[in-house]
Amino acid sequence: MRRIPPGKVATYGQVARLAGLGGQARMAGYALHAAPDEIDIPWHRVINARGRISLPRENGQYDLQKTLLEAEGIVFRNETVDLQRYRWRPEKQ
DNA sequence: AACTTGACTTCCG
DNA sequence: CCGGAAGCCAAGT
Repeated sequence: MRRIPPGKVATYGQVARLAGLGGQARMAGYALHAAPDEIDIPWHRVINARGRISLPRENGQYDLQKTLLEAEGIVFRNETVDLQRYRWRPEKQ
């Protein structure tokens, strides 16, 4: 996840594949949920396959991630990110 | 040891 | 494009 550049996003499934988890997307999410908040990785650049944030709107969790992404220049259209445009392509890095 | 849960994904209507 | 069902697997009950 640390390789995801600012202004780009990756899906849980994508991260899971790169981690050798064979596309077990839930494990990527589970890892982040279990990890401490002060973790040294850009967790906010990971979203779901539909281009939306997978956190509950309650307790400001959702808004925090959305704000962090917008601060990097990512634009939300109707609570959704345009993956065609913002998805990170590891190969081209 | 069986059952439930979940920062998910894909397929179908 | 959206919601529901099925598939997935580690952790917690």
